[in-house]
Amino acid sequence: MYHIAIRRKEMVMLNQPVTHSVVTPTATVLPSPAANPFAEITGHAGLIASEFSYKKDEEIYGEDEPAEYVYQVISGAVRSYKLLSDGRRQIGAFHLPGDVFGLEFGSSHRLAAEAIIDTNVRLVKRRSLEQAASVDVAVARKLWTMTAGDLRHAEDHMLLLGRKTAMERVATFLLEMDRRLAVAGMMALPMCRRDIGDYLGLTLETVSRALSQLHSQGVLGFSGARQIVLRNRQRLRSMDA
Amino acid sequence: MYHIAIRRKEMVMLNQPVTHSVVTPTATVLPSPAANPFAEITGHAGLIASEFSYKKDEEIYGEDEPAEYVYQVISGAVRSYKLLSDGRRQIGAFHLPGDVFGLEFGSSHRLAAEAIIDTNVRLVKRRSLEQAASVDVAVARKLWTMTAGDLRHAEDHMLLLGRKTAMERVATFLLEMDRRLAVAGMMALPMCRRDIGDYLGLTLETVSRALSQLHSQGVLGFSGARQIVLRNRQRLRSMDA
DNA sequence: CGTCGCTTTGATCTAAATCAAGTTGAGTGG
DNA sequence: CCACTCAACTTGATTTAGATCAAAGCGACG
Repeated sequence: MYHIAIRRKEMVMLNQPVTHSVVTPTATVLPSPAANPFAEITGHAGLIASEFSYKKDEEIYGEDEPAEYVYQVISGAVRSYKLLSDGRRQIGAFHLPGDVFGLEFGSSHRLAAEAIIDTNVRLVKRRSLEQAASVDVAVARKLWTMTAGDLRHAEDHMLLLGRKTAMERVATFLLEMDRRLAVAGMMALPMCRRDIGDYLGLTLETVSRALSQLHSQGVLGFSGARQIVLRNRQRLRSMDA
Repeated sequence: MYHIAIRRKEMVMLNQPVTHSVVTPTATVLPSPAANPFAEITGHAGLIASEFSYKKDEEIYGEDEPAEYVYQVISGAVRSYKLLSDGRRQIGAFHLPGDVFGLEFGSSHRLAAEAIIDTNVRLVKRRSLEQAASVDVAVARKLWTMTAGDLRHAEDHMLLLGRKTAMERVATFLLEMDRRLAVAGMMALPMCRRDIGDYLGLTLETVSRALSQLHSQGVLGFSGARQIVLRNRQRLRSMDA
């Protein structure tokens, strides 16, 4: 899987033409170019960006695999995670359209990444970014910015994982997703209950029970298990600890 | 407390002379200058570094407080943490001699910091670091390196907090402390059981029970509750998940 | 319109939390 | 130098939040 993915990626890199075509249900398009860190960097340093597609559940890179590329989600969704030897999984982050992921300071990826649904990404060679950063302080600063953003998220998530109750975790998750992917007050979650559980350090059953409880309290509404509308954000904020 | 600390710090900044004198029990001195990121930066960019002392349990800065300085532990130990409104605490990291802490990309501290024991720190103005980074790519790169190091730690810690058992967490903690502060095969922990629990997402009782169990299994030895010698690192590694 | 993966819901179990005493030992003052 | 004190630590008893085990629903897709 890993080798196949890499090989295909390099083919795309060699002969520039690009593959993306699929538009998935939950796929939203990139935000405005102003908010696009890749555009900022490529514009500044003239880097070559390619595009690539991954099917649902396809591996993008593995943990400890050499970090050859940096990615940006164009459409779809990605999970970054670590595994223990017996299969226990901790998802560190979900990457949604516009998000950059796979940026490493060192030479290898610290977490694995998989497409949650069919996903299109833009990618640039890590080496070329490093090169650009070594001559252009603005690029170097941008790389630092992105790593610092990831760190801030991880710090917040440590508090959640170490000290929040199940209901608080789910409330935090809903507010995060509402902020990041709600359109017209509704969010279309790309991930299943197991993914949510592995992100929140819970089981899928506990996630489901918390959502059911919030539903019965009128805090949220469903149209299908993954289409959620928040009916009382203030109430949810008071629950997120 | 905050205002007093800041005021005292600024006095030191104005009239260069320095205060450090206390040498605490567990205090070890800085590693070799080569491994000293502050020296690397100050040497490169001619920044002014001052020194300062904090008593046991003294606040160094609060969560969301403006990030005016970046710190390096000279001797002693520091805890960085977040609190929930009801007092639940998650310690994100322990900072030991040589470690840099309090480096933020944004304008404020994301976690609070307190001295665990009497502690001496070196500090530089954040603004002057930023300034140096804007003209010198090597400094910019160093700042990125340090943030990336913090991120790596946080990613590992999310896995621990979300998915490891109590015994696995304690085993991981012991191996981390062994690596970072063991001298002659023995470690002198600066922090109490509650701090360890708040770092590992456990209660102090659970930490104590895990340590007792490891003791009774001969995996570690005590000379006083905070002086620990690992007698079977391999066994511990097999327990850390 | 049937099937299979995802989700919900229920019953039971358990790891860790909480509650509750003791014990220890480092630091203090006599 | 010793003894006293108090915070830190250990250990035991009990509770509980969330995990695990188990069965139905449901709904999207072929």
